[in-house]
Amino acid sequence: MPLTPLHQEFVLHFGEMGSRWGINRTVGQIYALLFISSEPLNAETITDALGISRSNTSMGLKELQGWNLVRLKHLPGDRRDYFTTPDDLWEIVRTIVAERKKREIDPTLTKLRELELQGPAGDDYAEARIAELREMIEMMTGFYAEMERLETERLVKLMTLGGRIAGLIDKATGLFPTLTKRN
Amino acid sequence: MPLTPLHQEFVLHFGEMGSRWGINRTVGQIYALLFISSEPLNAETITDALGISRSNTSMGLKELQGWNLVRLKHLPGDRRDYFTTPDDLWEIVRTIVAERKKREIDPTLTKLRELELQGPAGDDYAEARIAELREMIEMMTGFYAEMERLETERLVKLMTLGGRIAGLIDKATGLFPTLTKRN
DNA sequence: CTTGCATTTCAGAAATTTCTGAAATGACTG
DNA sequence: CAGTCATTTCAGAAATTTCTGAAATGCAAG
Repeated sequence: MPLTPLHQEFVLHFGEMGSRWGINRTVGQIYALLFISSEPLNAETITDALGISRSNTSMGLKELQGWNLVRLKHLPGDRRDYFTTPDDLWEIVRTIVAERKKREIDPTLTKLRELELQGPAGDDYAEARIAELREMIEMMTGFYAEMERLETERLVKLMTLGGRIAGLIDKATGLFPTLTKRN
Repeated sequence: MPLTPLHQEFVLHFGEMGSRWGINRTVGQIYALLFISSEPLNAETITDALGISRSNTSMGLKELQGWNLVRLKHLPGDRRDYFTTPDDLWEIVRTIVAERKKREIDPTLTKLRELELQGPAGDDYAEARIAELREMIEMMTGFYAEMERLETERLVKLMTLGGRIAGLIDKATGLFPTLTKRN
């Protein structure tokens, strides 16, 4: 059956955004379709809904599984694979962030450490910049690791603290008089 | 002149990562080169160092300017354009996050709001999911806006709080008895 | 076994993105 | 205002990514 206009528009948008998100159009569309479908879908249904080839659907689902973004289900008496996205949006966000970190950050952190281990190369500026970049990434990934450990409820509280965050940081560190200029 | 092995390896890595970061190889390489160079570089120097065409350099620099990731400089008595990256890594991170939000998040938030404005489409599940997704993005972009306002010093303090974060959130919200299970 | 789906693989086709060389534009200088 | 140098534009070439149809694989049931 053809998609409703709402589904259609949602799916096409995710397809267009796909390339900016590091996935291709088809993968974006498949994900979007699963996301707004209340029931698990099988490959055949997806293929028909999106008007793509069966093999393309297979590859797209494989990619989404590589991202840990879909769950595989089975219906009794039906040996086809059915797919869904998790109900919990926070779980989805956690997965996306974890996967993007793994793909976009970790390899660079590894490379920077490698470069530093290779020892002085006679370019103080470049070496300092590399060290500084590594330290920044380590600080950010350390912070991320803390965020990842937080229960969703605490995460929500933190994210909705609003303007109270600055004061809280000051209170926690006790060193508020040092702060004067912005940024 | 050819790149030192350190520059070479750093530049090639950024080139390879480029596609995962939403830029192309050349743009990644140009950025990497500027990042580890102590002095501003002109297009000709970049072209030679990377072994690419002059026009490709021009396009790459243009793209980096579109991302606000490079600064244009001029040397006295030289009418060529010279480029650098900001010294301050925090400024760089802020820029990258702001630009990625603009490109990867904002269009979708806009689209979700559009879809909601179009009114009930007779698919409760899809509508609920879209609303939920919009709310999640709004919460996260609201939090981002708060983070963006913080001075770098406070940001560093927050990011290095480590395990104390959870207790801090509880103290700030006063409602700690509600938390029981993880995630 | 072998039949009947369901899924995956994969080589080539199609589409898209990136890159180049040449020409055009711009802008300062004498 | 002609000459020089720097940068940009752009059409086509090259490279890469995505997509398809056909064949291969897997697997459960008879």
